[in-house]
Amino acid sequence: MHAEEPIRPVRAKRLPRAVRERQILDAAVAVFSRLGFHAASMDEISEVAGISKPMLYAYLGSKEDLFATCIRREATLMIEAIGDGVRPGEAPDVQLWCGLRAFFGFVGEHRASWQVLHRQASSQGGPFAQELADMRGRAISLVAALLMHSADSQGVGHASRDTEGLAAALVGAGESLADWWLDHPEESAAAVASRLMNLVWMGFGDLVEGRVWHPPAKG
Amino acid sequence: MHAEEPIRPVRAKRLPRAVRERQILDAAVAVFSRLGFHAASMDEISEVAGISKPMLYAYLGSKEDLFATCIRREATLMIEAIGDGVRPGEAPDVQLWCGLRAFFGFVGEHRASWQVLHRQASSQGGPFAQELADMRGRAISLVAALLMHSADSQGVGHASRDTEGLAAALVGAGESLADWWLDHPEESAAAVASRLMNLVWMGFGDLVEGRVWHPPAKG
Amino acid sequence: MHAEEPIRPVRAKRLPRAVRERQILDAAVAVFSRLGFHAASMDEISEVAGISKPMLYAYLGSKEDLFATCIRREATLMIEAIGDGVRPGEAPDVQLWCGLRAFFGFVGEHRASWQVLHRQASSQGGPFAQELADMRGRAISLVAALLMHSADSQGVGHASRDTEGLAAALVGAGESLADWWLDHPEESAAAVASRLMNLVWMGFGDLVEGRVWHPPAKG
Amino acid sequence: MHAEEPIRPVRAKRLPRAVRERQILDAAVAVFSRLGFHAASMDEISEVAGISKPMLYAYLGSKEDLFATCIRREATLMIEAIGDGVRPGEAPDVQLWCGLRAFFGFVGEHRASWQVLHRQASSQGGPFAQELADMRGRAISLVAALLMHSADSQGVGHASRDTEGLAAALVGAGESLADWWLDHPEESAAAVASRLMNLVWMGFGDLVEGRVWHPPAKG
DNA sequence: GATGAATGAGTCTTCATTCAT
DNA sequence: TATGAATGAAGACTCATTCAT
Repeated sequence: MHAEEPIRPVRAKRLPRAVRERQILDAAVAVFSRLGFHAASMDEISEVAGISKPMLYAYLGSKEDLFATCIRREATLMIEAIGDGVRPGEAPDVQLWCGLRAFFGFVGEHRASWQVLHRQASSQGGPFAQELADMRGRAISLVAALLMHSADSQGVGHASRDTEGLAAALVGAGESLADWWLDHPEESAAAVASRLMNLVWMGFGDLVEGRVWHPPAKG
Repeated sequence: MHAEEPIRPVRAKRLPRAVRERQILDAAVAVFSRLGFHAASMDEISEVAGISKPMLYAYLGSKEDLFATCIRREATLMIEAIGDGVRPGEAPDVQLWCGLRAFFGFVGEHRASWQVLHRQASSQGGPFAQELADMRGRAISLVAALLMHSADSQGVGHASRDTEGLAAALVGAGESLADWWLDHPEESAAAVASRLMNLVWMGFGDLVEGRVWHPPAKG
Repeated sequence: MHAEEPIRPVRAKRLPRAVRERQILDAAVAVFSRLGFHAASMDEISEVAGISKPMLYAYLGSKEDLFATCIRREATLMIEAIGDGVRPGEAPDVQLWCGLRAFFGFVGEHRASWQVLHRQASSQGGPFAQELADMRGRAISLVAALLMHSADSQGVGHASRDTEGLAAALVGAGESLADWWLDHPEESAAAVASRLMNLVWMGFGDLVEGRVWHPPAKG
Repeated sequence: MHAEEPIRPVRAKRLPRAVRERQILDAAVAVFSRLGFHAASMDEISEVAGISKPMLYAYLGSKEDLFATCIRREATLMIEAIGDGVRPGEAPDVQLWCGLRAFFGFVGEHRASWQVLHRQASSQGGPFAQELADMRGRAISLVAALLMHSADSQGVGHASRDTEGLAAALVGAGESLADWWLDHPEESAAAVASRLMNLVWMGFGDLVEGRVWHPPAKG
């Protein structure tokens, strides 16, 4: 653990607290995103961060604290990125598209952040799981509001429940597409966003306008 | 869910191997789905299964082996359930709908199975993650084939890459909707499947027919 | 830790649970009495007991649990020893003497037990400290009752508060004398008990009969 | 208790060494008496003292050094207090009484000091334990000398050994009574001292004059 | 075949102690 | 002088895994 890789963070001694904290959080996000909460060890995190474990604990508390801090930081980053991308005054479809574009942009640029957030969102257990579920719920509600707004503006009244289901589907589609995109990164974030818009927005438009798909008569 | 009514672990001694194995796997799926891979302990699994740990190891090998076996069994069940629901000769949309209906039906009836498969599919690390990713990849390819087939039959040539992305989105949408549905179980599996069809198939149809959504001129 | 002392408890494998438990408790009492609660380490205890730490935890729970169990066992032993020595029907002085004799007898035969009980009774902190304090309190009350009974039988009415203070003094005298005796073990338990009786009982008799000591006029 | 009103750790920089040291020792005594040696942490002590840890170490050395210094200071204080109370020329009983009165007076006014001395005196381990034991031994010898002197002056020759045992008992009685008194502080120090005198001195007088208590003939 | 008993290895966490500024 | 920053070493506790009966 010593002589084996003297290359990494030069064990730069005596950094100011804020810098060290960022350093540690970066390392923690990297390790958590690679291994998940349980499999990640404080030993490895401290090693990657280039500090000793006592510092890790002094700065960021227990493993759970550290993880929560990571998640909060990454979530904030992502929310800000999306918030920055959205144009509040525009039509719902444009807003959604901007949001998606910003989302894919963020995912493309912060793989590790996205993975910590997404991988752990599923993995139940721990107090953060709930927090992440809540966050996801808020995203779904936001999208649902956009859909609703769009439908309303076309004079159609859907039950909100319906809309939430659709929003959940859309969010899931976005997540899944994001993962897929990371493995097939041929397109730009904007292109992927467009793709999802085409799949979903058009279908939603059809729905709103009453063009629906029907299962075959005899099921 | 089937994990919850095994042969009632009466500590019945000297059961035939196959029965014992099923008993153990049922217990393991229950525990894994409740706690996730890492947090689940062999102690708890053996206790829930009503056997001693040495037997657990004798029958199903290491924890990783056991988990892999669980996943394979549940995946097979799910694949079979979907395969049984699909009607090969039908039109692509009907096939897709049947598949979705079968999928939601399975999820509704086998919560634990679904959770082991889905929750852990993300949580990377371990060798099984790859297996699950592969499985998911196959599902995506299958859906992509359906989409392709449908497009072809309408005389349109899309790059397969495009179609795979859409398929990934669709699969993700299905997963997400499934999770959402488990928390809001007001509708039947068929209804949820219809919902997703409406969202996606119509949009796909538009796409195929050239009605596309365009981002606003100045991005 | 392996090759360094292959002599101790022959690592006798596969002992029945009850035996192991006693073995462990004996070791724990030895270590706790030598080092005190905090300085004792579970590592050392398990080593002295000739088992691995997991067994230690499996059998006796956490360090606090283990310590509590030790204390309870030793306290029970001591209480039983004293209870066996006392003759309920006799005169108060005889009862007290019997009790003291039994007490010193126990201390002489179970040095470690006595040290765990006494050393830790003072050392505050932990939940057991309270328990031990209570136990000591009961001993004091018991002695106070004897004194009271004796005084009553001589027709003298003292405030109970007074008597409790005397009893506390007597108990402390006993403890201190016990420690001193362990370092100067020339006499028998009975002789030491007699010594304490002589010091205390006679004085108490004087007190009861009104022969009191007065501080010099001008303090 | 003096530990509770130090120069109010205003983080006043550049204090003369002696003042700083007193400040630190006050804090250390407070913490040690509250938590015991092991549970006390240098972090907490330095915080209570209002200085940084490096200063703590610079001024008073290791934790053990610090503890030893605490004990020595408190012991010295107590010895001085008792020495000041005693009147060398007086009769043995008066001397003893003065000593006891001074002792209880000290305990009443310096709870923390007394607790560090007494609580830790038992908890063996560490080099200070020996020191404390020695100190206690000196107290016992002192008392023994007084008893002896008194006996001599009445023309009775007891083995010193005997007297030392009695002295040990007396000292223990004093300690125990002190603890009890701290929990039932209804009387003045002088009154408690009188109480102990009455219990012990009278008994000792009887002893000296040959009135002894005899165990019952049989058993 | 079945299990109570056993453990090596590892995890999180803290503490006394010391540089480098 | 005074301290924020840093760490080696250890301690409590758990888990996957395997004998010996």
